[in-house]
Amino acid sequence: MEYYREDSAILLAVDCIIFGFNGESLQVLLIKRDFEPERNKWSLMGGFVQADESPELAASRVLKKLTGLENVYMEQCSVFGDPKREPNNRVVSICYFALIDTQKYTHILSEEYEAKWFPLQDYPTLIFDHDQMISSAQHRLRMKAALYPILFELLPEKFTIPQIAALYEGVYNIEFDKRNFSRKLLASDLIIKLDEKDKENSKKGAFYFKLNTAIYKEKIMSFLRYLPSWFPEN
Amino acid sequence: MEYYREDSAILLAVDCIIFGFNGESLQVLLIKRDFEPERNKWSLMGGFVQADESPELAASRVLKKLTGLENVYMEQCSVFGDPKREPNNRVVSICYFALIDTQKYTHILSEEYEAKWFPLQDYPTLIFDHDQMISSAQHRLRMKAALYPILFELLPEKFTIPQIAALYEGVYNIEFDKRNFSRKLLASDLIIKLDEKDKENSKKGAFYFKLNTAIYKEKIMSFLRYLPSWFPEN
DNA sequence: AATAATTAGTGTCAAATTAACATTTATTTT
DNA sequence: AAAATAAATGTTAATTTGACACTAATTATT
Repeated sequence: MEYYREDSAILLAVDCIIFGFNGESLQVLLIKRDFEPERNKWSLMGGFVQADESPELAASRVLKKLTGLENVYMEQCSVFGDPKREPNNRVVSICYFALIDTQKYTHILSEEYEAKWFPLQDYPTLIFDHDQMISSAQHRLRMKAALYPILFELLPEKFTIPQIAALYEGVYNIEFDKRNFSRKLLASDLIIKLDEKDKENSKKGAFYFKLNTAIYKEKIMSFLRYLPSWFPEN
Repeated sequence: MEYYREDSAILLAVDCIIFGFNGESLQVLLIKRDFEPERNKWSLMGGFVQADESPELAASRVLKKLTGLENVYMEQCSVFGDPKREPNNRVVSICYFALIDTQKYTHILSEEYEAKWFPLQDYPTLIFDHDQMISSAQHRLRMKAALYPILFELLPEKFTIPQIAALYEGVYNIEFDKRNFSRKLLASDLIIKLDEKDKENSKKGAFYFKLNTAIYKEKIMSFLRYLPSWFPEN
């Protein structure tokens, strides 16, 4: 059958860009490879797509293998498929980004892998095109977060306004006026004030909030207003 | 080598969602398959990724084969890889959407394929998961166009304001106040007024504009304001 | 015990932007 | 010459933004 000729001996893989937020800065989870090629170098967590599984499933499997976590927010981002991207084989990799709250999950990091959180501003050189993968995922995250309130996926159940502000500042690498930010955020009705205060991070203490899930699910384009309109991307 | 075992006999394909705008409505270019399986049914134009080419290149090749066009705006969108998405083989397909001006290119449609523009509101049932591919590409187009002025890629060199308005209305499937739209558009400095008028579509005639390419390249997030903030997506 | 230091949270206001609506203009058809 | 049509410009009140100042709650310092 001419149409289905076996002209592409291509291996299909997935790589996970795992973003985390520790209350202060945006992080990315990397592993130290314990196999060849490129043994002992830092890389993204990845794996091959099996014959009977979808790429989504493969990505979830890989994520679970590393972190033990399931039902994590994951989203497909770009595919890297340059014929020369890996030296020995033709591997096309589909990237997924995942959003998780680092604080909650530090303890169940797999012992099978040497894994470590690195600040997104300062992580080691990675193998192959994994640096590009992170850049591309970050770009995608920025785009998505400008339209949808997905960054709340990075926060714990209870969070403070200064934390959200730090998160947005980390994602977009800008600073903005906390007073105006807080006003807009509250006006959105996306968050609900709790009685409790977080006394860890400041003398005065900041009130905890929780997500208003009903509004969270309906909010979309209108959320774009959380970014200043002069936001200087490139 | 354990790591690179041949566990995935997966074929890798690309499919192109080719969006066009004829001055009135948003269209998508489909072909009638002349090969099995699913001969004579409508589908997206696609093809397999060759051993020595990147997915991007494969998509460009496929697009050129159908339309004769090169240097078209193309963007990767989602990957479809369900193990059962094609009945006979395990094919994972990377989708690309392309933006072209239908009017300019109707005449060089390949004679090798039976290809036809269909309104995005009303196209025939497609093979496999190609309907989902279109939906997903449309979603992506909306998201991208809310942040970046890419829709100008669908317009000819010279275009009128009523045309741009129709284009945005088509993409988001809403109507908005042309007076306010036009004011915002002009305020953006994205378009430059020409002396000439388009007399085809109205008695009075509408002035032609051309793109201000310098501003086009720098405009990004700020363009988000071209959508009403109450925009009701889902 | 008083005071300084720190960060959270609320308040003010002028300027810019939006949304809703009205009018004028250029041209063709009747 | 008048009517019809669609483009283009104008008006205005309400809302939102951006820039800034102040108050509040608590801990550390003297």
